[in-house]
Amino acid sequence: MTKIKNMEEFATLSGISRPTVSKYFQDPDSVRATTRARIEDALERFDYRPNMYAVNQNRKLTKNIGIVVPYLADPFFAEIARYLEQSCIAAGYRPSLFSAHGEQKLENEILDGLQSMKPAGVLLAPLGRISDRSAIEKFCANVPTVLFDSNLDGLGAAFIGSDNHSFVSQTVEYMTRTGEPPSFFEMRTPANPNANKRRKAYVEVMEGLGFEPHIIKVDGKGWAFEEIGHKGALKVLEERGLKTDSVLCSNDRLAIGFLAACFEQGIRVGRKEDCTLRLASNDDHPFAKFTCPSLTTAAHDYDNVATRAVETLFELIENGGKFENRTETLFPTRLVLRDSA
Amino acid sequence: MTKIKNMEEFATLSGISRPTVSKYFQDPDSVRATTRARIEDALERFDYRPNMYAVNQNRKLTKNIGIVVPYLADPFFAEIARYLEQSCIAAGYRPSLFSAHGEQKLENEILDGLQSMKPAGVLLAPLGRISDRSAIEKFCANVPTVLFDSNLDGLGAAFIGSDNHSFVSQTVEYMTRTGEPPSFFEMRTPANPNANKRRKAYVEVMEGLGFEPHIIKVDGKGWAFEEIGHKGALKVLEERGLKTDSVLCSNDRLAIGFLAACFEQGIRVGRKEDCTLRLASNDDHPFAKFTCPSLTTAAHDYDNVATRAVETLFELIENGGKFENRTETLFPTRLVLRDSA
DNA sequence: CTATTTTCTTAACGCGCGTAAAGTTTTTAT
DNA sequence: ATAAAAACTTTACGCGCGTTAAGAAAATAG
Repeated sequence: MTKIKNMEEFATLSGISRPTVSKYFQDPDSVRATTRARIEDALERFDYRPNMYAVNQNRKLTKNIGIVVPYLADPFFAEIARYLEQSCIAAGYRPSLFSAHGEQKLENEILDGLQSMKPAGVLLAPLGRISDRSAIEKFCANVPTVLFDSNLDGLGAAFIGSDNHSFVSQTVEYMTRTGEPPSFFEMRTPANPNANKRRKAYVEVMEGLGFEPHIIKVDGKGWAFEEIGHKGALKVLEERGLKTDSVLCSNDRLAIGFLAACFEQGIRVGRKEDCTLRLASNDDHPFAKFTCPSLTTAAHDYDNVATRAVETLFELIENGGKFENRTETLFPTRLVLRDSA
Repeated sequence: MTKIKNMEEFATLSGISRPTVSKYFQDPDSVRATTRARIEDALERFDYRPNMYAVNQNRKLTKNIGIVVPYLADPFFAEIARYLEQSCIAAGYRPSLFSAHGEQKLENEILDGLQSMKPAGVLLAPLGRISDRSAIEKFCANVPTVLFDSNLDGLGAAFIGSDNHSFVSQTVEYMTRTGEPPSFFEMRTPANPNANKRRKAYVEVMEGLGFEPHIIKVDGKGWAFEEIGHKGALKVLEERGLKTDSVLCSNDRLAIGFLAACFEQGIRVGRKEDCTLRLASNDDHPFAKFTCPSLTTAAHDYDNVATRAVETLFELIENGGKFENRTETLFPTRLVLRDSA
């Protein structure tokens, strides 16, 4: 196989003029079938691909899409990122994945770097409370951005996420229906805005059912939720701070820590006769199926959230990067009954 | 803040000529301090950044570095990717993270796309057994590549990883010293070459200690290790196929599934009096601390592996993309004693 | 203060491709 | 078959920056 320098050379070898070859690479269907065949034939013989830097230099809109998540070591984000990536690729875009690793500084740097990439659009799951709001606002002014997972009021052209009320109402109602109404277990200063919405939803649902809400806040910050849940639960269990025999964790990763604490303390969790505690949670984390006991939780509609986020971004791009009104789309969640409650 | 079109305009505004400004952006220390100050002053006033596409068009070597992992939903890879990313950034490079999501097709597509990015170098943790060897070989011929985590014989300019023998010898010796020698629990057809090396190491160590190795192979393929470990363990426990009271899992994710199965079957795992099974594993997965019971395992030296991999890649880049000899660097591992064994 | 070195400016070319205009060929419609 | 439409070729310019060569200015040495 000869090495091809540039499109000119490849065009000559394929017997087609360069402008037509250029057209082909932008949209293979934009050239006649016979022409396409000749180019693709040459492609097999010569292994040429356009220089992406030269290509993107002149284009107003690159085919790049940025995907930014707050914490990739959380398999939930890795999972949803996969969905997003694949949807972008299927639509002919080139996704680039970034993780802020829980740090504001990194989130800002990522957005900064993203700008010089001139992406067609960005799918952003912000850090939340610790995000630099003004930095994100600035970014969104320059780049078509759709927020997902964590909503920041007014930022981005649209938001797609899961309905936190749906999460909580399902778990609370289920626990109430089958036993005692749950206490709510969460971090004192949650990093994620969803946590606040879940707490509010919990209070609403409990009051709607005629029960008094009972919230347990544990110390700890950052993204080591399991550790925080573990330590917090140990403390609560030690101090006998549990006023109910059922607990709803704000999210699965806290619950994983909670379950570990229960196990260490010899507290049996579940709805069997010999159990003294029931624990449910929200998210349906990829590992929730393998906790001990397996975790009853409410599941994100990964598929719909991802699909809709990407669709929305494409609409936004086709619409020139602006929407008339900022929309917020919330998908209902699905109760997953397992052994912990 | 005025919007700046290009370097020419920015140069004029900063009062410095364009070639000098160009020099500054390639290496700020290559211009006189007073000049640097004037440029940086202008940078604060005007918010300009070079067009990365125009910049990279002419450069032989971009400042891009590709990081490719086989499965990002495994927090182990997310974690090591973070180390790698940060080391690259610290060295002034721009890392791009990709996950093959367990699929050969995707791995090939990633390498394909990476080529048109003309990266200075690539850090590649290949899928392993299901990698397309010839595709990777081709890629490595064109792009300076350092393999990490999973070794593919002869591919890439160097390999950096953890010493599988060190993993297994530590866990086996510990278990033997404090109880019965363990059986080895693994997938029948492991995706990862490390699995094979761990099995071999297990056999060697057991024979060296004068014990008969006992390997339990369970069905299942793909990257859903927890699920495979869970199902496999259930089957083994049902059939009473366990000939020892101690088991060493090939990796932590299998062990997580195994522990879940034990829990469901009411089998107490650990080294306490009332336990009937001891379970250890390898990797020190981020969640190993929160399993029930917490998992005794051998830990990768994340930090050293990541640091050395990046260092090696930089040497490779500075060396023009070729090494005289392909080196394989294996870091010893560290036994982490927890409750499961 | 002059000689030398360093750093800068000016001018100009090239990278690989997008894109537009004008003319030519092929396809489709009638 | 002929006219109209579609697709192509040729030519040429521009994108934003890297890079080089020649000359001017500034810093350093003695």
